[in-house]
Amino acid sequence: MRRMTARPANAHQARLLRLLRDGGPNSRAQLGDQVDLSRSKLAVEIDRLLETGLVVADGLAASRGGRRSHNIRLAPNLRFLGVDIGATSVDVAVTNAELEVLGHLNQPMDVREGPVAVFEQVLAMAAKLKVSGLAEGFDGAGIGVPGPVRYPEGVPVAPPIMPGWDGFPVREALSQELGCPVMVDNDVNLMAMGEQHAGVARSVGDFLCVKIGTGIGCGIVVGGEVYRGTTGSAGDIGHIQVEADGRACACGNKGCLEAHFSGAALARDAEEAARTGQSPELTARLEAAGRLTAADVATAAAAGDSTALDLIREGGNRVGQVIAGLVSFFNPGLVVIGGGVTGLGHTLLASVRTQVYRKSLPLATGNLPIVLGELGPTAGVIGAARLISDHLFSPA
Amino acid sequence: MRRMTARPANAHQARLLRLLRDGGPNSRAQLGDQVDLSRSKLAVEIDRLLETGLVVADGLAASRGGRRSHNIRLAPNLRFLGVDIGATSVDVAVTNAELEVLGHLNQPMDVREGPVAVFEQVLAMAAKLKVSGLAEGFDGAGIGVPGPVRYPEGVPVAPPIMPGWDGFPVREALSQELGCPVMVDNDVNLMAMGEQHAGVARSVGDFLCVKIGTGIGCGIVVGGEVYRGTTGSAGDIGHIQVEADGRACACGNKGCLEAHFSGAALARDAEEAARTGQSPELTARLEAAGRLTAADVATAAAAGDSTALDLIREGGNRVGQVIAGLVSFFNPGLVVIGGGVTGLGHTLLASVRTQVYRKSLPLATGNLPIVLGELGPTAGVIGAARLISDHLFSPA
DNA sequence: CAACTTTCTCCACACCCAGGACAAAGCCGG
DNA sequence: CCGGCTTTGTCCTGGGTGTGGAGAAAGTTG
Repeated sequence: MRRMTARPANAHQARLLRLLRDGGPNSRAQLGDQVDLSRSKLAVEIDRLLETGLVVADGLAASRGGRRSHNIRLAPNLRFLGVDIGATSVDVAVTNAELEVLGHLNQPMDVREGPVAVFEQVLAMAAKLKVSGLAEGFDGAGIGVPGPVRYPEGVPVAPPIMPGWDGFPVREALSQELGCPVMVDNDVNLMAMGEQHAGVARSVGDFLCVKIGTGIGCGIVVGGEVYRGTTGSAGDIGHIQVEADGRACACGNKGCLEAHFSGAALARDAEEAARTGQSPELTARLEAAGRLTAADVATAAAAGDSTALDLIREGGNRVGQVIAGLVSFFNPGLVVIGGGVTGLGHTLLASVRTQVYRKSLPLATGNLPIVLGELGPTAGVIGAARLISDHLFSPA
Repeated sequence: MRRMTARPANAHQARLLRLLRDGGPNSRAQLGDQVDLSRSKLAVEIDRLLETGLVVADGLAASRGGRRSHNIRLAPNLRFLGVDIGATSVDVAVTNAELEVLGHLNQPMDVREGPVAVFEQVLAMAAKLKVSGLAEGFDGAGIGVPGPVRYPEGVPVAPPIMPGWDGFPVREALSQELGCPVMVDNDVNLMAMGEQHAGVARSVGDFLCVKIGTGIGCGIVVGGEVYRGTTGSAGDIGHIQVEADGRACACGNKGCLEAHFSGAALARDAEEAARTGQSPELTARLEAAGRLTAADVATAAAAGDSTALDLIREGGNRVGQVIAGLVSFFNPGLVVIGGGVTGLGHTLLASVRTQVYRKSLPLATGNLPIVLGELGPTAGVIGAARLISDHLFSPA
């Protein structure tokens, strides 16, 4: 079938499309309440949108005490593809225009295999979602990669954990393959956008989203918009020094946050503890599986293993220390913590909170919630869908 | 005489006023090149601005190969008052509409004397500038205070070093006294705006401006706009921890940046060094003056005193360590260092640079200039003038 | 079933603004 | 000094945009 070709012709139409995306189906009258346009003008713009096929009529709305209004919704056949490439796995999801996830696949995969192999996998997963009847084609795709991206062009730049991706034209290539518009961003930024759209960060203008996975990154949202920095590397907090003469890090420095706490560091510490016999729980798991991951630490902690709990607490203190500094500097309205280690849950959260509330000034922490992300692995793909929808729902 | 009452009626007029403010007198044709409006429309808007008296005709421009164009400039009698209240002194300046400083006064003064006493002083200084013939009245005033401000209302909130100012309606009160519009902001933000307007940060969209005076603060500029945070305390980096179990700070914590390096800390360290006889140079100065300031350390260092140099280097390392973290996080296009300690000059700058370039990732530091502010004490007052002019040169 | 409310459409009018025609002013080469 | 050429400024027309009112359509409430 033919996919979406139209784009909003002006800012009003773009505004309306975003309202429908974020608020779901809506009556014409309700839309009118939100946009501050005359009824005549509003009718004209909606009619034009109906003509383009981007929105469709959808029956009558409930009465608000008088004549019933006609409902309007985004075209139900619109489909976005959200791709979240992590260090060790890939998530691919299909959403409708309201960014509801209709289907979601996850597959282990090492980014270091390079863009070609990864793309093959992604395309196979997208095809699988297609044949399962969820989509007949894609109107746009968003994709997140675990490293800095030169944003407008959609090209990774000097990504530390993605050898072979440097300068690879991700946007261009994927757009070719899928035959639809594509936008590329850092995976952490997408997580932030996801939580902003459908998670804990709704209605917060300025917030930080700390993602602790294989590495550590931080999405920065200023005035509702993701801030990417001058060269696209903003939020790269994994290599902030937390210990004067600490552990050696892959980046060449010593004492980096990532070297002391992250999914990878936690796994190493756990294996170490298991080998030296500090924790029977972990030792047993190591013998069973041959190696340990952050998830093993989480289950051990849930079972009350004190070594595991200590590891988490110490890590939380480290991250909390850095976040405390960022809170003083950035004065956000919310801090979201997510990523693979969300399983560590409230033990982690508690020590982060302790550090932040103790080490930042009262004015900045006074009304500052520090919470876990509520979308888990879907945050990234929803954020990816939102990335491309923001792009498509803006005046051409 | 009657002061400016008119305000730009629309975004086009606001745009033109700002172009004239930032670019000085300009021909109609040159303005046309910059605004992308039809000649007819441009002529209409300029005529309206001429009617309001905000701009005036100013003779003929040089020919660009054809008919000579008419010059336009902002009304030469417009006057802004820039006020920069520091912890230990007050700066007051008058500027024209192009934000050129026409007169500048500086007076030692302790903010802790409270808003009433300080205002008396400020008004006296403003009156002095007035009678010297520089202004017949003020069309607007910007004022910076050394603490967090709830921005839209212009009210200090919980300022640590300004007891008695908490909740004082600075904007309202000063507006009453001066009879003109007033805007209030943090002094660090004003310094950033000053350097952006007339200093080293021209044409940089995202940058940080670290001000090291009695305390330490950081102005954050995102996309050309000052970022103030959720509660107006963004940039408050003085209490970021730099040493795990470091010096006790007035805020109640240990190891804060400000406790280890700032104008106040440096003076204490210098006095300590003088008393223990580590530096004959400093000892002599202490005996002569009874106490030491950062300026004494600067002159001692300039004279080659190794103790003074060590103090500066150590301080630079501390600040550099924090800035390195901020650079990783924020990925700015420029870092400006200013404030009272600018006198420490290149010794300080060198150690800051060393730390940042060593501890931040290459992608973020690759093309990152770290420079001293070039406006010195006028940065604050120019920033203050710009604050109010931004306000007045925006659509009503 | 009548009065009131809400929603939607239609239409007249004002305003905005681009772009062309044209006049004014200045440059340059002969 | 004169005639083309360029640049600048003004005037005018026509299309597009958006407001607000009138009134019809559709429902609700008592």
